[in-house]
Amino acid sequence: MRYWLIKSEPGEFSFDDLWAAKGRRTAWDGVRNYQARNFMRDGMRVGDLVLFYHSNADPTGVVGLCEIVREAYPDPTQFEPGHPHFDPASERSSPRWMMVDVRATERLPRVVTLAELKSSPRLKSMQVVQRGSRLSVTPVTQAQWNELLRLAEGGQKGPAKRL
DNA sequence: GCCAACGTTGGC
DNA sequence: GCCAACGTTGGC
Repeated sequence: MRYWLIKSEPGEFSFDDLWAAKGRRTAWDGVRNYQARNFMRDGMRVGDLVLFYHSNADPTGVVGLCEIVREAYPDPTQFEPGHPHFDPASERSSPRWMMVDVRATERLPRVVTLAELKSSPRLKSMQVVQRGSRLSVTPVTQAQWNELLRLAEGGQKGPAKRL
């Protein structure tokens, strides 16, 4: 089982939007970066757990938890002329862009902000925190996952309670 | 294959 | 709104 972080601008698609979606799930379409695609295609498996991060937000940070409910399959928006994510160079016989389905499982008791991630010795190594990092899909270690939940629950010492 | 130009991301 | 960082494109 692996852990991941996915980014979204709440003005485009927020955790609330996902929470309100049918089945609290959605297809994670629109990823147009090869490294992020490879993480989705080659790394993500059903049951993997995911942090949902708001970028370009106030506050910016991790707001909720999701799980992968469907593994990578072609993103149909790449074939739709006029769609913002249309890719004229992608062919149906060999789709360039993939997406997974995610389902929201928990809303965190509070937002764990980017500032907190940066100031936490155990979280400042997270890929999303690195200077210049623009990847919208990044792996998270189990230690980072555990620490983030512990912070979200109020920062008490001790093992994270089961969310 | 190099690299300048360009577009995008995203924190601030 | 600014701009640093990064990825992609395309001329050569």
